[in-house]
Amino acid sequence: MAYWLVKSEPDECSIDDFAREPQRPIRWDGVRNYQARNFLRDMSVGDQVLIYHSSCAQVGVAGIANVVSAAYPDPAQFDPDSPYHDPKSNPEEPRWSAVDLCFSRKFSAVIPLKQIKAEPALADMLLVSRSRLSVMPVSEAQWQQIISMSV
DNA sequence: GCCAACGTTGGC
DNA sequence: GCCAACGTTGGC
Repeated sequence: MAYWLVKSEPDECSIDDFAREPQRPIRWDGVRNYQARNFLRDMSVGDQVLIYHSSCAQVGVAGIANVVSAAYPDPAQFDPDSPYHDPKSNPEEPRWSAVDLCFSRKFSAVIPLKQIKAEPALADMLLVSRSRLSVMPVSEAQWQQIISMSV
């Protein structure tokens, strides 16, 4: 079992969207960065995923989801009406992947990015050290640290 | 809205 | 293959 973090603008998809229908899988699609895509492809059913809210009033980690479907071709890349349409992607060899996530837990307060940055044990977390990466692995030690900061 | 970081594109 | 131009992400 592995640990991950994914970023989302809560206007697009927030922890509340997961919590509203906890049994319903949500497709994590629209990832259009190769490094992030490769991490998506490394996800396995049962892996745990921190849901991070970006570009909003309360930037930080909002809760946990788990992987219920491993990577499969992201349908949006072939949909001309989708903002994620990629005319250069070939159905024989799809360029982009998606996974399905289900709700696990909502923290009663978002763990602020500021607090994460202030924690020395998290200094080498990719969230802090690598900007603009929207899907990333989290080490077990980092995971435990984050969980210990949640309420 | 500003701007730093940084991935992608395309000319050469 | 290099690199400048450009576009996007995302914190503030």
